Amino acid sequence: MKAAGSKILDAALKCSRGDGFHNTTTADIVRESGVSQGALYLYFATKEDIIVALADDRHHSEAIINALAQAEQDPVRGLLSLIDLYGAGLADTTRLDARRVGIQGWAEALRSPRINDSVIAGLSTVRAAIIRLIERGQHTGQIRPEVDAEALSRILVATFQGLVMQVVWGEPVDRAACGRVIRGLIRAALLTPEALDALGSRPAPFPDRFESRKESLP
Amino acid sequence: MKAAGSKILDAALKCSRGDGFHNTTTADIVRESGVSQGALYLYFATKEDIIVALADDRHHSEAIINALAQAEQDPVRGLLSLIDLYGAGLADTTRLDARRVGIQGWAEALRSPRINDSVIAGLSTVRAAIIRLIERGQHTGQIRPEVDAEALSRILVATFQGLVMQVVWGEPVDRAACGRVIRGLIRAALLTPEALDALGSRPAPFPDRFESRKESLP
DNA sequence: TTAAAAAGACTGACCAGTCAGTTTTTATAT
DNA sequence: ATATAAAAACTGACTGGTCAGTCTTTTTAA
Repeated sequence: MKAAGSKILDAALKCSRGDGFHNTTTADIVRESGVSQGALYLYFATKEDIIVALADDRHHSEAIINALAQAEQDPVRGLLSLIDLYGAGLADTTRLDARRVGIQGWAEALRSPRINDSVIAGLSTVRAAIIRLIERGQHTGQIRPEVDAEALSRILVATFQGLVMQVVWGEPVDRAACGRVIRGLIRAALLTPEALDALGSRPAPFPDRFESRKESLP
Repeated sequence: MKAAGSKILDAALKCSRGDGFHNTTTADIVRESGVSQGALYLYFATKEDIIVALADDRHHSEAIINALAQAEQDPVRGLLSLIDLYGAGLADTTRLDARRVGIQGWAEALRSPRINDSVIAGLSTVRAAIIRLIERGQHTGQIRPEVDAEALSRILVATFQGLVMQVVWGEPVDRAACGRVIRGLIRAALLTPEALDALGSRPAPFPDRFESRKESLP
């Protein structure tokens, strides 16, 4: 038996996925979850609270953080595998609903301070991990010292945010090609010549190593 | 005297900026616009039509396109000035409202095919211009031929989409630093050695040429 | 004089949240 | 074990307020 709280959130997610938070009624959630109208308010004080819980970005980013923590080896490989992680995430159609709702959360963050907080918190955690990688890379001499870690972390996160939107909008994003370009950008612009040599890919700025998973573009 | 149609849209923008489309009532729009409840429905058949008109991304991107069309000189300079354009746009607090509403439109595009169409149309127009620049640059030998123009256009647009969100969320984005990083990425990774020489910036991969406008970060 | 434009009071549908009552679970006593 | 009491969890019909959209009346323009 599933906990009622998460049954409600699952149902809310399923409903919001299609029509958005605001076109989803508590009646919809009741129907979808099997929980009664009254019970809804045993777990959440208001519908807004359900939205806040749904939009909480912290959980979404936890997966990335955890995976990154595992890969705490070579910082440069860590950065490159981050791109793989996100690339794989873009391909994972099973998480499409969560991503749709996540984007709605990004818009809701404009009006709800609570949602804003959770979005910023999720963002910051991921960025902190990226910054740590970059700075370690600079310490080991693999990443050029003049690179602004803070700015680069924002740019990387921003790029993935935008790509997620494009994918979810149904655009025919060629993930493999995008991954190749991003890797190319990082390698050519951020790595020191020594680090490039170590990767053994000096001559080809756009190595063909990103495609890995089977594709099924619409 | 202003046309009633745009008075309505202006008012709707002003109301939606704060609380979002869905927490804005027709009564709010009536109050803000000075147009009567009945007159609203002379210009828009439904409230949804007002939202669709507000969220129309095509207008937003027109400014960029026009500015780019002007700068139809050297493709590489065009690309770099595109970054300036967006950077300046990020700084322009007067367009903050429109940007807030634009982000809401990105979320609405998930449920409304009409909004999806207009968002994709705006995206495609900008991307087409970028792709044209890149391909011209490849033709003139300034941009490496192995660069995937389509993918790069998506990445550039995605980056700006993400940065716009971060700014509007109130994050302390250092635009100057971000501009420097993006320029650095483009120069180091995309340009041919000859083009780099022509720019006269071979030794410094991160030239300090982005800061231009007076800053006022929160 | 007439047609079009605008006004604004009105309404019916809808929906978040409530509450009085019911069932289930837990605790205690026999 | 079984009975009983008390508490907790749950139910679903109900409601009061809200709001998109309408409709009759009034104003303006031709």
